[in-house]
Formats: sequence, C-alpha cells, structure tokens
Amino acid sequence: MYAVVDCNSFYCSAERVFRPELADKPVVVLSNNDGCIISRSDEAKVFGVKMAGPYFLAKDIIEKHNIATFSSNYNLYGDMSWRVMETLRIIMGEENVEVYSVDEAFINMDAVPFEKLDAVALQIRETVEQWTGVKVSVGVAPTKVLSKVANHIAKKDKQATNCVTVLDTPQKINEALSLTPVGEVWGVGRQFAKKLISFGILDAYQFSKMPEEWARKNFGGVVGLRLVKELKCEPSIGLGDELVEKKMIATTRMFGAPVKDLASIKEAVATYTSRAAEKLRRQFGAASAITAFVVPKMPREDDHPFVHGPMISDCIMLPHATCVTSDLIKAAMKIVDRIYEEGKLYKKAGVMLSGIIQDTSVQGNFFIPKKENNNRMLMSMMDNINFSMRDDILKFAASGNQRNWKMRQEFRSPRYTSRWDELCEVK
DNA sequence: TCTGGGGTCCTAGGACCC
DNA sequence: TCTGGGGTCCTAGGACCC
Repeated sequence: MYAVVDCNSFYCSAERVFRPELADKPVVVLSNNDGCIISRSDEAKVFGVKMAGPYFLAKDIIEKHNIATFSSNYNLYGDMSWRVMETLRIIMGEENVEVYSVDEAFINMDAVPFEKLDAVALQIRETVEQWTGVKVSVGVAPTKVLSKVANHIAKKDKQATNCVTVLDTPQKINEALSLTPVGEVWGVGRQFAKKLISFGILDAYQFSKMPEEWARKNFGGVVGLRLVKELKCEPSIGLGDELVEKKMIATTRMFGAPVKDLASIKEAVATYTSRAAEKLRRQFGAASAITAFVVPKMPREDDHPFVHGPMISDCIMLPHATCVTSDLIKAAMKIVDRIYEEGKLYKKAGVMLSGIIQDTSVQGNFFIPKKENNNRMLMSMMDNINFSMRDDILKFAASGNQRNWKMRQEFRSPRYTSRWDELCEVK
C-alpha cells in the first residue's frame, strides 16, 4: 500500500504558521513577480479566486473581501517543507518516504498492518500538524495513482473525511473511481483528457476497465500502460529514489518591467547563472553545456488567451564540464551577445545547465590545472559565506548592482525561519 | 499596464556504425 | 531495375507533474 501526504494549500499554510490571526481568514500567495495566484486557502476559493489566474484580474475580488495577499517567499516554504518531510521520515522511516515535490510525499505503507491503515494515516496527519503547524491530507491505496485519487477525495470534503481517505477494498476503490472525472487522474493532463472524453470515457472507473494494449497504443506507450495498470490495482510505479541528481538545472525569471538595454540583460543573465551554478554545486555536479535565452515582449492581441512569445536561445558546449561560476558566466555572456537584438523590449531571460556530470575536481584533480582546483575552492568559500550571511553578499561584478530588471515582490513576508534578522517577534 | 518557475519521462527520427 | 539488418546515441518535441 502507498500513502500520499499532501499539504493543504501549502504556501498559504506556511504563511499562516507565523500569522495565526489569519488561521480562518482568506489568504492567497502570488507567483514570482506577483504575476499569478499560485496558492489559495479554502476561504479564498469560496470567493471565486481562480488557481493560476493572473493577479490583476483577481485584484477586485481580493480587495473587496480583504483577502490577505503574499508574494512568494521560497526561503520560508523551502524550510517549512523540510520540517514536514523530516517529520514523515522520523515517524515512518527514512527509507519509506519519497519526497515528490515541495508539498507532497509518497510513503510505502507495506510495514503497516492492514487493519491499522486508517489509524496510522490519521496519526501522520495529526503529527505533522502538531510538529510543524501545517495541515496535510492523506490518501492511502494499493498503488500510487489510486492513493492520489484517495487524496483528492480527502481534500474535497475535509469535514467528512477528516483529511484522511483509505481505499482498502475493491468496493471502495471502484466507488472512488466512479466519482473521479478522468481529467483529475494523476498523469492525465489536458490533452489526454480530451482524447479520453472523445472515446466516451468520462470517469476514472471507465478508464480502469480499458484494455492495457489499448492504453499503450493511444496514450503515450508505456506511460498509458502504467496508468491503466495502476488504476487496475497493479502497482507499476514504485517508490522513487530520493536525492537523485538533476539532469538539467534552470534559472529563469520574468523581469519586473520590460528591459531594453544589453547591459541590464547581461546583469540578469549573470545573476541567474550564479544561482544555477550554486544549485549545480549543491549536487556536486559540473555542467558540460549552457543555454541562455531571452523572450521578447510581443504585441498583445486582445481576446487572445495569454501566450508566451518565442524564446530566442543559443547553446555553448563548454570545453570541459565545470561548476565554476565565472566560467559559466563568460559563456553565458557570449550567448547573450549573440541573441540580443538592439531596439527590442524583453520581458524574460533564463539560463539552463545541462550535460551534468559528477564534479571530480572537488577533491582536487591531478589531471586538471591547479588554477581550476583553486577556483573550485573559491566557489565553496563563496557558497559558504553567502549561505551563512545572506544571499548575494558575495557576487560577481557581472551580476551588477543596477538591477532595474528585478522582479516585483510587493508583499513578501519575513523569512522567519532562515534569517536571524527576520525572526518572528513576540511582544 | 499587469499572466511563474522548474522539473521529469517517453518517443520518433536522424546520424552513424558494422 | 535492383539496395539488409541490426544496433547505438543524440536531439527535438510532446506530454505530464507541482
């Protein structure tokens, strides 16, 4: 059996931990640049605030109902996430927990006796809330896909389910599947949903009755096959390994306001490159290729749904894999020179590192020049200082200090748990 | 005026090899 | 006129996730 533990409106919950007066008030959290709404409390949902909807369209509702609004505070969410996951590891055993995303984890429940599934699921929910202040929902079922179905049901009616749903009999499973529209199944996105509905398959129960070969043929090969198997109670997606190294690392941002000049774009790209390189070093990797891109602002056609403009990018294969920020910035700057066009307005830029391999120079490598080993040490020192002092206290000059491209963050809360000078004050 | 960011997996098809 | 069979590796693109 698998359990999936999913935090309720995670970013909102994290904000509320340090703002108890908001516990039963409507709250929303905005994406970077205060562009979209990416988390809403139940109270905010009631007022019709749409998920992933643009903030400027919801502004009226937000102001009218006095909904508490926050810019995203990833320092806080990252730390709260760690607390939740650590709680799960402590009570269920490290080897049984797979962290799936910032607010979600799968748990292998094979060690739990069948008749105790309900009690243990409830205990997970209560312990996480007691230890971290974050409310979670727990869904338990024989496969991962089914546990997500269970979790949806737990979330939909929190009163009735107490945020816990266990699907442990064929009857319960079939009933749950019948109540689940096919588009809500984990792994069925918009395209697949459209196709399924065109076949006359409307709910998850109908989908689960389809032949495996049919699923393989119509829904992306093994992807569809696994999906149907999981719905048929046959586990086909195991517990993944934790802490797998990333195969690609990206740092991309919208600008706070459109940017025109080359110097600002270079500053931004150099800054993103530094951030990406930090992520790279955190997993002791080295990148063999770097891509940089810019997105020009496109004239808007009204009555058109929002679309991103074309991405203009270029890639450089590095002479040898590296995790040294200065090397990466040099390459990135070369790319920016190539892709930048005078006179255009840009609204976004980004950097991607790929061809990531294990960094062998960490310990010093006999076969590469001494200078490079020294650079690696320099990087470690920078990372340590930046980590212990504050972000970017040490940075490369290329990152600049004008920063007129910086993203909007009008409503960011203090980083209560990761900065001494932003601790919660009790009077 | 104003619409996020960062990932994964899989498949098809091309280039290349013997 | 006629042109095999079997592989590998890489990339682009499509789908999905939160």
